[in-house]
Amino acid sequence: MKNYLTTGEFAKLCRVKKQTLFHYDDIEILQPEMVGDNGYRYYSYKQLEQYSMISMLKDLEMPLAEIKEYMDRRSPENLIELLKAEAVQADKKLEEIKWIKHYIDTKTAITRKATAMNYGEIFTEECHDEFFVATPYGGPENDRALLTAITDHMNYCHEKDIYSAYSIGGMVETAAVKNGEYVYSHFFTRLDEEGYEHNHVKKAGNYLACCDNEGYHNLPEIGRELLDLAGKQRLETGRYFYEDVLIDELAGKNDDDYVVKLSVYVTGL
Amino acid sequence: MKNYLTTGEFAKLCRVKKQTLFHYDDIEILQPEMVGDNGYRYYSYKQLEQYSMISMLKDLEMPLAEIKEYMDRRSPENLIELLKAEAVQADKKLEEIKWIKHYIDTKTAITRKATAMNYGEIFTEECHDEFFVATPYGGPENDRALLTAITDHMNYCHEKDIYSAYSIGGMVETAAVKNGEYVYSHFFTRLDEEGYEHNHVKKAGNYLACCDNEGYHNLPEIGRELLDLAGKQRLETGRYFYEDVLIDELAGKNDDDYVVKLSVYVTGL
DNA sequence: ATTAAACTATACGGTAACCGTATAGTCAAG
DNA sequence: CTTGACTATACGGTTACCGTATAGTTTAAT
Repeated sequence: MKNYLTTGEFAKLCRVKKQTLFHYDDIEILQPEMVGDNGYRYYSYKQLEQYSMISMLKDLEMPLAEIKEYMDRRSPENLIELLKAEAVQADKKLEEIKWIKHYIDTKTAITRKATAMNYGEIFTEECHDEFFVATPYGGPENDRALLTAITDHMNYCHEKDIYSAYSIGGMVETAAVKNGEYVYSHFFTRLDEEGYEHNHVKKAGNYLACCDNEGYHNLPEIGRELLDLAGKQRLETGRYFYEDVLIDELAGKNDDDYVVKLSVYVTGL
Repeated sequence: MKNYLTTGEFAKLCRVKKQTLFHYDDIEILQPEMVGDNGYRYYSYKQLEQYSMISMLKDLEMPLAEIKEYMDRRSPENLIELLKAEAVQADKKLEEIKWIKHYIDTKTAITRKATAMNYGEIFTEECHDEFFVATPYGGPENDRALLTAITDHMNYCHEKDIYSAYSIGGMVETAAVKNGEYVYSHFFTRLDEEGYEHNHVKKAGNYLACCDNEGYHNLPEIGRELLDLAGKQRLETGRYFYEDVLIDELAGKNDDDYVVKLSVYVTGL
């Protein structure tokens, strides 16, 4: 027996708890090569390979029952087949994590920017082209209809595998703001990169913008203020106002932390 | 209440089971914005952001209890701090998956190659430089001592964060093989790429090799056969024989599937 | 107006993959 | 031959849910 490892020794080699090995023995996915008369388990160091494989498959979300299935019918051919399938899983997972990483970076940038704002103060900013998936809204101005439109938009994006780190936004026609009717003409999802799916481009250039941290009720007023200023400065405005939520329930429980930005394209500066 | 989603609707939006939302309500990490007199839960579509965040943090292995901790004290500042920590986690995970991907690819290649072999047949192969972390072995030829040496080697690699898709291998001095003493002089781990950590280079060139699928007991004999052939063909041999396990318990339960390769550098072809 | 389908709720038990602890037996060193 | 470090089994607990049963509610159709 001198050429085997005890459970504790093998556990140390695997960097795992003894309990886990007991468990794997119980469910028969990784059993000691030998069991002594005293009931002691004896593992070969070669079994580390098996443990590593199990650990790897677990990382790729394979349930132990399925791992056992493979272990029961393992062969070079089946190994190759298994690895082929797992390579696909690994790629999927890789994309997932890359997306999370991107989400984190973008969200951090948005939040950083939003906290550095002076709320209620109008400012101009130069923007690059931004690509939107926008769904038009022409329905009635009641809560239910708006909600349905927004969830439809979300489901549409989900179906097309369109994800964004930006919150869903709204567009209001400049003409409507002018008339004191702050009603949404579109809802949009901002794409992180130029893709094929966009159907609206928020064009590059100067924007007149203002952030508010008191929810939505000030927006019609802010919209008019932006128009006023544009008028005074003899600036032409774009067709739409863009409403963006910069900070929402993710970053604050109280409404004070809620930050919304309203912006409109201007030219003639 | 027309402006809220029921549990089922919200669950559909999140692409998750209602049960999960019940659970999140119970443990207070994601609670509906409103609860009706009938006990019905009403969620805002904005809460999808919260759900996405939770799902993301879960993917990065954060326990729900910890997620709740954040949710209880969320603020723009804390969000930035959290995201900073999670970016590190995401990078770690990314490296992990990349490694798994690499392991899968390498293992597949090794297994493919091994199954295409004619066992017992001597062949030559041209190799590139290969970089080893080798630990010398000069101890007694008993099981326990060998085992200790191998596990020491493994632990050494683990400590230095050296991982390889190749199984641990052994080196035997050519002089020893000549004398009929098949004793290990080193154990080695093959690095996947040239790194800083290697202390032995298996040099590029032609190797005389033979694969066997009957375990280890034929290896001394095979070693001599390789030397014989080299002698007949007036080839000079390198200092070490390299013993590689190509197929082990990972790919087969019965010893028939166990494939070991023995190779030695030759020059003068 | 009523009824059936489709939803909602709570409650309780079960699952996977362990972890911790208690109790008892085993082994190796001094 | 004892002591300390190990081993074993057993059993309960944990996390993050899932399934199902039972009961109440809403909605759409007759």
